[in-house]
Amino acid sequence: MQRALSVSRMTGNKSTFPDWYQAIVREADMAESSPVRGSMIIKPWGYGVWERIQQTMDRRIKEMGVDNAYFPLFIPLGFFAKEAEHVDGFAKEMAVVTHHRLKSIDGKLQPDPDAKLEEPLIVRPTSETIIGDAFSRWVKSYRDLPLKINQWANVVRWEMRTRLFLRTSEFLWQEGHTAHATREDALASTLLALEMYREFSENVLAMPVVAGEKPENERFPGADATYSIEAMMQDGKALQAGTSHYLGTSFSRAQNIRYQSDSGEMEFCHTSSWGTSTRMIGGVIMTHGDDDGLRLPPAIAPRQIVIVPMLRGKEEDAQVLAYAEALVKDLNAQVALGEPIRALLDTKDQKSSDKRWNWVRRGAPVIVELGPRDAAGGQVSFMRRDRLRDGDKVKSQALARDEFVAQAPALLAEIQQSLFDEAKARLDANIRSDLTSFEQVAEYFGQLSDEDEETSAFKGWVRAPWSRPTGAELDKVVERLKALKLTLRNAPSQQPDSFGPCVFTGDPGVEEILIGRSY
RNA sequence: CGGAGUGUGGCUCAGUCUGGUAGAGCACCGCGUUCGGGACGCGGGGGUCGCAGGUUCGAAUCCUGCCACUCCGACCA
Repeated sequence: MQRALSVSRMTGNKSTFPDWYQAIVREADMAESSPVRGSMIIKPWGYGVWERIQQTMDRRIKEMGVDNAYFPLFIPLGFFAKEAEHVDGFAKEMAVVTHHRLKSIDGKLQPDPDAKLEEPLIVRPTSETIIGDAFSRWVKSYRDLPLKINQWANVVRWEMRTRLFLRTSEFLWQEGHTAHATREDALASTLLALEMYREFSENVLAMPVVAGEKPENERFPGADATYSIEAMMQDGKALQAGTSHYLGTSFSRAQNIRYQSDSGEMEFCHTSSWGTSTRMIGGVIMTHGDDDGLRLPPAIAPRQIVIVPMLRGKEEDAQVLAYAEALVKDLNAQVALGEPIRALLDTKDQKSSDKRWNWVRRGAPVIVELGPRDAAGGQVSFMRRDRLRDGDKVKSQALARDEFVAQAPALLAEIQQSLFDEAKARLDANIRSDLTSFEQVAEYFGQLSDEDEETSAFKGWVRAPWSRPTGAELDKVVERLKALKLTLRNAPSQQPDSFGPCVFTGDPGVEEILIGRSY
């Protein structure tokens, strides 16, 4: 079968899936690596996806009563020292600014020794500390609460190993920060953000996830509780696609975020923070991509319907173009998935067959090909990117022009749904929940033959009861899993009423937890 | 930062063992033939072979050092 990508995701040796991923990022025109180690250049098509994510999520954030603001990129070093666990968690991956001027010394441009900063500045890895500092000044009275702020920003974490979108030194994200009078209120806010992420991920990204609470060892540095949404990639690994933290009063104590209650007492605020990043784009690629390239859910596709006119340098070209222009105009006047349709007439001076395949690789949800015959017959030939092929052949279908225009919103909604359904079926089919002991779990994941390993054996996740051990006992569990390259993902929010014994300790189970390999 | 591997036009790679001064396919440009469709022919542009030293009459090729990237590990959104 002819493929659009040079690399197939499911055949060959174990390095195939990463190779396939990189091929998509490149061939779908999403991003490329930059001269700066670990940092990427997000190209227009990839950034267009990010803009769609921003716009649709920002609306949801505002619906939660959260306002946008902007805080500095640089954070004084001293701010981190205030919260011990927090600084420990990030110390090893901080970019530090120590000078404010360059000087040519011996013909070499270097930091001017006379321009050393009194106190080094950290390029934010996350903004709890500097936002908390502002909160401490903004909150005086219980009447100021709850305080709910979000910012869209870039952050820097000096990671050892980077992969485009999934883990880069600099990445784009949103971070929400809230302060509340009570634990209940802050926890409710934490869970509201988590639910927003779940709904966004499933309805906008068409990426099914499991929302739940992270075990103690996976908590955000300094948090009382961390929640996540976990998505299953096509190689069976888990991708943490969003996190929400209940920070208790540890950050407000460290930063003196206090309010006077209605009874006149000074009380510490309970705070929360939550974030999602450009990593979600990596998740979309690994959830929906196929051997022909990317498949974008219509809700985040920068262009939902792309029209490729079949031009051959003949007189009839003018008619085809006029026909296509009128079609784009009518499509863009329609509303799909709650917004005006984003249709594009691709007039680039390029062979139409090349244009078609470029849009296939980029994942445009609907690709329309219009030739003289369509123009003359008043019809529209198109292909759905979610169901591109019938066997090895590309599946093209035709509709009367007006019918196509009228059905376009429903078509896009259907593609959105079908991508979700496909991914949801895969997720559901690949969570084993019938294993009752660690030995069984180990056997399921661990005894992969060399052959399995080489064909990227798809194992998915295991969902099993556990006793929620803490401290040293939890560390032991984590170690045993680590030997199998496994991690605890989260304890899903939806839990049954009763539990079998813990697969790790044999003690009575108190909840079910997801186990799997992860990114 | 530990282990393994790879750096040759935009992309995928051959050439490296056995030194003689750079190739293929795709992409790009031109002309022509095709064309409901990832076509073909002819012609063409583009590379100081990751960087810096060394050996040699001569280095993509041998030696030394460095850098970057990929995969595995540790760390993480």
